Amino acid sequence: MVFPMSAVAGDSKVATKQRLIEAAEALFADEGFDRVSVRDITNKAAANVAAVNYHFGSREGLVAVVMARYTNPVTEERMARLEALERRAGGKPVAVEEILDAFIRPFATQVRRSELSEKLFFKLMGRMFGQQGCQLPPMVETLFITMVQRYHKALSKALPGLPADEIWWRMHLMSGSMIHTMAHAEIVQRFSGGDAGNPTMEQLLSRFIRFSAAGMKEGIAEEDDESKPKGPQVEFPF
Amino acid sequence: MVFPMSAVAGDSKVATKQRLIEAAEALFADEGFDRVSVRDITNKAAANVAAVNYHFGSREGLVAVVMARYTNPVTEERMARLEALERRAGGKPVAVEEILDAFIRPFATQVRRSELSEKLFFKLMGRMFGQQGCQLPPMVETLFITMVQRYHKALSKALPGLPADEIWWRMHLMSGSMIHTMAHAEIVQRFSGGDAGNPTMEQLLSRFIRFSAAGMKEGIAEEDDESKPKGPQVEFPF
DNA sequence: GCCGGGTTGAATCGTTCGTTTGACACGCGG
DNA sequence: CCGCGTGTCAAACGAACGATTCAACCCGGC
Repeated sequence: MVFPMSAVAGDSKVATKQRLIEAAEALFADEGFDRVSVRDITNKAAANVAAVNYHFGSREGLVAVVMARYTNPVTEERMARLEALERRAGGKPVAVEEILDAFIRPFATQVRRSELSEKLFFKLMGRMFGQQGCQLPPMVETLFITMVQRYHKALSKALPGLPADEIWWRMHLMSGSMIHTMAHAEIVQRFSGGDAGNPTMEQLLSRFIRFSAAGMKEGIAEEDDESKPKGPQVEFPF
Repeated sequence: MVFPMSAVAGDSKVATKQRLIEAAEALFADEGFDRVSVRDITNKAAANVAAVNYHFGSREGLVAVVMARYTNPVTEERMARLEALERRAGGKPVAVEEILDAFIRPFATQVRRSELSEKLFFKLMGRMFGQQGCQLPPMVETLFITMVQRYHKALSKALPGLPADEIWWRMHLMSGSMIHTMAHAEIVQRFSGGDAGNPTMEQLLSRFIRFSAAGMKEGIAEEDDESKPKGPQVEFPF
């Protein structure tokens, strides 16, 4: 209102469209996609109610933009990191820990490019996968599926002898760990009464990778031992 | 409309309250707690719009009832199973696999008492923890926390040397696997293109237990080996 | 037979939802 | 100076929301 749109050199007044996206991200993150109204968003963005429909066509359009904004970079970085690992390994299988690191680390790198706080970023990402029942926008979903299938192939190579379906389900279990941990980290504090400490991001990634890699490799003979008669064989003859 | 309320011996016309709960469960399960309106519920239950407020005070009241209906039995069965294991073990630590079995199996047993289909039951349970940000009704939450802390103690004993915070986070990772797997099992099919098969409930439980137990025991020396120099030590000096 | 508590029904409350409208302000090229 | 495209704004749209009202209903006990 004070400055005309392009009078100032750069953008002292951030474009309404941008402000809407950022307000929506923050609100979606800590309230959920369903609980936030268009008016909530425009109020936080100090914009008019009509702005959402003007810039994004509809509320759904804004949701799709918010979803694609960080998901696609994460998906692409995941693919790039996996390709780098495979190139470095030649034809040999990549270590499971490295695959999982390539899978989760993009979250840590992309969060630094976001205007959202770390906590909100993770909650947003977690909500996208956990809440909506994975009804991602088509453009996001197709890229995502490509990425997931490449990781399946890499893990199949890294875990010889494991049938394809077993790997799919272990990937699912692993994804669940990641999503839940990121999106609902605060409930650990609530349940533990503060005994869970305040791990740094790197410690969290490390914990996830160790936990999930062990789960992934379950039943795979290590290079140093043979069959493992461990656990209560009686009750779990898997 | 045809039969008066108690004219028939049993209950050929199920009470409205019951029908409302069951309709709400089904709708909440596959749409999410937020997306279902009171009118959706009363339509499915063939009841009047006012019925929800009459029987449950408000929409929130119905949500709380639905949440408590299966959560509390699951929580209590978890505690009972853990206590049985500990009684059987005397003072000795219980095997991790058995603890995890006690933790997840109540879902399988309680689902048989529900009128919901297996798939909907799991989605409902998953939504309760994953979607709402764990804003459980107080009565549900306090019991739940007690249960969780008993499992923490049991796992501490079963995994000697692991610090308390490490166990808390591994429990969190494990819970994430469980919740995500149960609530979004269909996305495995979508991502794998059908390569993930159609595992039975028992196969799913078994997969979860093996995966999570391996993750839980990560870094714990097995009875047969000593230090484990595995994985890419360079990049993951945990 | 009828009274009264428990339950249902249709109608409606005020509010909020996502979306649309039409007027208005602005900078730019003619 | 004018017309035009781009944004913004207050106002209002119809629909759907959760909740409430009040009359009607049913059945068991008096």
